[in-house]
Amino acid sequence: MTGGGPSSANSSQPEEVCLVCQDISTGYHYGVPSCNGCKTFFRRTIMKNQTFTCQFQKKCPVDKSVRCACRHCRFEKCLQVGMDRNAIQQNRDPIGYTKRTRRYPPIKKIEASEECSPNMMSESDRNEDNFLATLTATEEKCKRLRLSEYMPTRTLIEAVVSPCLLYDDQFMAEHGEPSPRHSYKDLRFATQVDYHYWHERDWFVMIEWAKTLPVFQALTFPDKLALLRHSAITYPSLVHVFNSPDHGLDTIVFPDGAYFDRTPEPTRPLGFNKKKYQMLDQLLKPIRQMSIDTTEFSAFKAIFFLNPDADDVDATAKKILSDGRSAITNALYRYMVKNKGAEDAGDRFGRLLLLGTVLATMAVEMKEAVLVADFFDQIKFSMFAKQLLFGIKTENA
Amino acid sequence: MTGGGPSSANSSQPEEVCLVCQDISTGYHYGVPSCNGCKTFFRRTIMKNQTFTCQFQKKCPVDKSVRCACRHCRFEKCLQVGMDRNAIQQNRDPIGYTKRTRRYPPIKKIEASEECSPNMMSESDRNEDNFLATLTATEEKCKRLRLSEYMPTRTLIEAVVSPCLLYDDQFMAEHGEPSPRHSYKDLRFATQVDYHYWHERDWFVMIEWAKTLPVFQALTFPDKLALLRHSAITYPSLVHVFNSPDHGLDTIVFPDGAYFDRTPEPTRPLGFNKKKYQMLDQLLKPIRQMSIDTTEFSAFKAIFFLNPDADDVDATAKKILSDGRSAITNALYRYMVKNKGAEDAGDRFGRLLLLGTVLATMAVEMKEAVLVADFFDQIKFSMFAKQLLFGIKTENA
DNA sequence: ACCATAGGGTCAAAGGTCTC
DNA sequence: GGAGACCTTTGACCCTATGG
Repeated sequence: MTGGGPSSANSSQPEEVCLVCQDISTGYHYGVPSCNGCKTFFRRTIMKNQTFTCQFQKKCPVDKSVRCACRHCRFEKCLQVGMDRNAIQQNRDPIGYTKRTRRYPPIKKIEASEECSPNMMSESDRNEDNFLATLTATEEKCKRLRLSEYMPTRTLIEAVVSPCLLYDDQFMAEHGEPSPRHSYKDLRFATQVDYHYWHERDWFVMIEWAKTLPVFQALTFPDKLALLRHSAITYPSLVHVFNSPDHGLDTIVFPDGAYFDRTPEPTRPLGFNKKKYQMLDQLLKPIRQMSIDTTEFSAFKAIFFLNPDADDVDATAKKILSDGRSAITNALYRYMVKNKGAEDAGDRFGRLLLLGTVLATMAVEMKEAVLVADFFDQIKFSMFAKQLLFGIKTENA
Repeated sequence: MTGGGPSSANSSQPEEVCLVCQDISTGYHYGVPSCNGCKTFFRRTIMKNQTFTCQFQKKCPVDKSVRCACRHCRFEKCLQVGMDRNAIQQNRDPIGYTKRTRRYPPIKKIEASEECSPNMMSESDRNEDNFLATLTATEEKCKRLRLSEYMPTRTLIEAVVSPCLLYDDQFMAEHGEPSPRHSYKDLRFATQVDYHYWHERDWFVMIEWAKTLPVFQALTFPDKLALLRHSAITYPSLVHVFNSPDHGLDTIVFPDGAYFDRTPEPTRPLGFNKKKYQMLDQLLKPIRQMSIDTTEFSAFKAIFFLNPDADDVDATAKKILSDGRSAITNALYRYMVKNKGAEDAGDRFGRLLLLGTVLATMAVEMKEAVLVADFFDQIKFSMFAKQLLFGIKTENA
């Protein structure tokens, strides 16, 4: 009962797509290379003798993505590409049909494990996605550590080489509780001391966070320092923006209620007000508007922390960083496709990555140690902070 | 529509409850055993692109009795148990009234209202993609103009307000031919004069190019100047990198055979060698390795030219720029999906956008007029260039 | 007598409809 | 205007008849 199609043996390409909708063809059906869907659609329509009405101008496009949108135009297209209604067998002798035997795996076992059918995803892809989950979990730990009372006194070297506190369960059990000092009832305008305090805390957390990254672990000590110094200004800014309670698009609030907004502060150095506006206009606003979630934030933070183009990074480290960054970028992209939809993922992904130019700009503008010192009004830094901002040797600064 | 669910009547237990609300499941929906309500809720939410806000702590319980209490938490639960938004399909052809007594007359009769084909691609999407084609065509014209002999003498103001030469067919016919001076047989090490020459040419082309962009046309004159100044360093660098004939990853060659490479030039100012390395390591290498095509390049150039975060850009212009940039980003993304495959598009798109951080860094580093002057060794600029680099008022510089 | 091809059937899981 | 019970449609996957 074959249809009459020329099943040309050579068949290279043209037979591989459905002439109706361009989906992958499953062979000739009713004389035309076509997909399962169009084949079944055509048969049903003929057999039920259905008639459809186009809601528009009978010119609707028909392709894989919209083939169900207009049945009239789909059926017309079927006829137009040559599907043969005479190939439909109105009454096939129902001899010997068996009930469909159940073949599928009877269970899916959602179980405590998780999702993800293990089909077309590569091993490395899965690793990347696991890594994203780990990043997110780490971010939650960072939030706890940030709000805690704990604040070590140590040199930058000690901080970098010491074991990571975030994965020290005993430490986190002891010190992971939010400090009562890090909550608020009323807002108060942030003073110099507040900026100083939260920068020191976030530098502390930044290093603990960095130490959890496998890519960071793979670097030499000088390269680690180069990265940390490169992110010394942008990391705390990002954290302040993302974790600020929502008091409007013009206000950034620290956990203890200290806040800043657009109020000009003329007694501050020039760069200070500019940076406030950058944080509000170029970071807070887009991040709020996009409703970035913790996973996206943690990936974003890592992507821009692992910057192969940071100053003083060694050539071999560049490669490691570039690959590591790429892995996270890919994982983030897949996460967005899965959770925000393939349609919106491109836009969202693009917007998020473009925020990187803001960070790069801030990083360069604040790069000069003299600017940093100026920005903080020459406030007394801890030894740790001095080493981070001005370099290890400057123990005397 | 793959089967997969066990419809076996006896079927033990776990499959029978909705993983979102524990109600009785009506089968797998969007990948998860779920009830009719949660299934419909998920679909509606996605299709209407709704966002909900939790009134409490985003920890609301979700079960059969309270599933409607907090839509935010219900939707989160849907995602959390693994409902797959990619399983949501496009709109289908309306099915007609089902046999519960009809209420309203069956007129739909949109009639010849207008175009409106139910394609999944929105009107704006198609416009975006046309725009990408236009951008690419413009880029080809820019290449011709760049290689031509023509070089006007005019002020920056005149350049910005004059009609665009690229779409002046008569002009392009007369002046669009490559100059013999812009070809080479042998390479020669670039001198200060060469840098100067090609920067002036590319600034000229940059402005003609900018004037073709609808988004640019929509800006006020001061905003136009702000954008041009912001890109004054990065635009020529990008063009030099992308159009350089391939003489290896360590060499950038101008059309007339002048080249530079890693050879240190100690007599140059400090920023000079650093910028050379940036161009080679951070732009040339990735751009070559990715084999960026002209369409991608032209979109990339536009995305980073239309920078809402450039200094001195007005607040209303920011919005225009942000929307315009987003449109190009989306078009670029769709282009990559279409031409490089959905699998690789994410990675490729990410890599390209991340190059923006390099541009941002270069832009800031060279921002200070004094640095620019230093970079070019105080060479004599044209009036045009002085105005571009140092501002309109500085006619006397 | 293969066995690849192309018919038809099945049903889980999409989407739409309509009442509350 | 949202929720969800109830409806139709879709199409991946199955089985089988046919003819080279």
